[in-house]
Amino acid sequence: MNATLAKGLDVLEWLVRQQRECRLVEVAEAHQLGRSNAHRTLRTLVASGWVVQNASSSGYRASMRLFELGALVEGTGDLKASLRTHLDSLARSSGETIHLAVLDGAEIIYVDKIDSPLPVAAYSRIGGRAPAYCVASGKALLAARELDTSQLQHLLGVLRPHTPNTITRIKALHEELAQTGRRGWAENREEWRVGVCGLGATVFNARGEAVAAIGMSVPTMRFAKVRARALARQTMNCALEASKALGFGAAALAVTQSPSLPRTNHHHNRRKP
Amino acid sequence: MNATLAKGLDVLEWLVRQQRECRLVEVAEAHQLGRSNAHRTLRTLVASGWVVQNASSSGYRASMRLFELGALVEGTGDLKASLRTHLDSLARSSGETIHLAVLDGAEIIYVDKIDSPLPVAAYSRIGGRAPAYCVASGKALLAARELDTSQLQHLLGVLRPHTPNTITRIKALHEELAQTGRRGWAENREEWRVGVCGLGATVFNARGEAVAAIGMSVPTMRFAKVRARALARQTMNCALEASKALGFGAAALAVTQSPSLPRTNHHHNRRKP
DNA sequence: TACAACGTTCCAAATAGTGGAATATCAATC
DNA sequence: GATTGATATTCCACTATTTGGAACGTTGTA
Repeated sequence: MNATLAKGLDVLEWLVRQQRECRLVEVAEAHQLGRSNAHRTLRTLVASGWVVQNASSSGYRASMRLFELGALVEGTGDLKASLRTHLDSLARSSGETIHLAVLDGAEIIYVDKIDSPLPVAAYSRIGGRAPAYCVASGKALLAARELDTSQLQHLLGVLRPHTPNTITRIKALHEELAQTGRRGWAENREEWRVGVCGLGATVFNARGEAVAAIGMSVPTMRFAKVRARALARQTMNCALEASKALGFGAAALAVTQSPSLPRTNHHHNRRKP
Repeated sequence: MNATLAKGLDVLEWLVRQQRECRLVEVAEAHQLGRSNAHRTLRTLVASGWVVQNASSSGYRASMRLFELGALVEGTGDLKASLRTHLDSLARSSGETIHLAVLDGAEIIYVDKIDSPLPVAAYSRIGGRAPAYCVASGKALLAARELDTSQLQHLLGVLRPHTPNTITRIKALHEELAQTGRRGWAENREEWRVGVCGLGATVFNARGEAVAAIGMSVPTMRFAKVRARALARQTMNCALEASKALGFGAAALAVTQSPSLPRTNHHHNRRKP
């Protein structure tokens, strides 16, 4: 493996996460590098445009290139733009916090977010991550992949508990995902953060691929049975509308009588609309 | 300079811009690398989590890490979240396309966007770039830096014309920026794209730093003098409100009698509120 | 002015990267 | 199901590149 490259990438990531200008020595110490080594690495990052050096202070910080390229990553830029209006209307009709999330391995990443005007217990960030098996949007995305127990096990590894409610047995998770698939929406009852419940539904593109999930975070206080049911319906409808906007075929939607989700395997198995 | 690192970063960027899964040979050819060299580079990128390899097709594509880190870059994530509501209300009251932009060297990058429901001539993307001297949000950000003619010249280089209206003389640009500073908003009259005009105003944070600009894109058709004036006022007010939301001091805003913008030099010269 | 801390440049020693060839894997075709 | 062609991956001797110490510049401080 290419040590120089790996080291440079580490420095780059570290620099981004610092979220501030860093001096050469800091970088050198944080990565156990000699000063001249750190210097050369940073010079290369600057020359390639990934890092900028402040001319006056000679400190280094990550450039906007990360953001520029981040916006290009599949399932991010265009997706957001096309779904924003749908998220907006869901946010307005529900009054709760709405997320757009995509699956990245065993975790979801929040791609977009609309904060609730009401007080919320948990704080999430665009670009932030959460374990897929603990949150509603993650469950919706997992359900769409229709994995069997052993595939789930392989993908997720050990199901670490994050609250007393976290599902920790693969078997139980598998059943929950099956249910999620059947009814068309996913639920999270304080399985990730105490005091926060969630609802989620999958968004499909024109080729029937599960490209994202729409999630709603609701403080347990406001998650009474009747309201939860109504919010779930709203979330599911929103995802359906969003899927249509992406060209997900009317033919497939006509099967609304059977509420099961379209079958998809990550980005590669499709469903004919 | 560190050739291995530079090469790896090039491959990574190339891979992101492809926006699709790429085979090993493609990468090798595109970068004039031997297959084994390309292979090692890709393996390193995969091992560090910047690239994922599709297990079945063995093709490579950029991972979500770019997006994750992109959202962390200063002046991106938090900024967006805090200003979104302001952009929303401006979008609603004006009916036009609204941007949030930051300065990156001689260019601006669109950090956020709300599309107009009305037909627009130009299409822009979150993460997309435009020359700062050609667009209103860019002018607003440049004006806030209060550079003199030679500093401008040094920062921007030659002012290439993109339409018949593009400002190509540094002197003229300098005057326009001075005017922008005086009146508190910037204007673009088909200087970047024919048929598209724009308005922009700077957003300041609690430390008085010019962190972003709010821009509005308006088709020339709808940019009649009277309306343009009203939209400019709306844009400027929105930027002012947004600045307040970021903690920009009430004391500084009290100077509204003199409409000149606060003095700032990029991220490092401040103005006391 | 002198001092201390940091940033940058230089160079010989040593390590880590390179490319060709061998091998493995895969898909299509006969 | 064997054969072919194409691509992916592994291996290894050679060599170019990285490395770290030391010297030099620069900046800020007592």
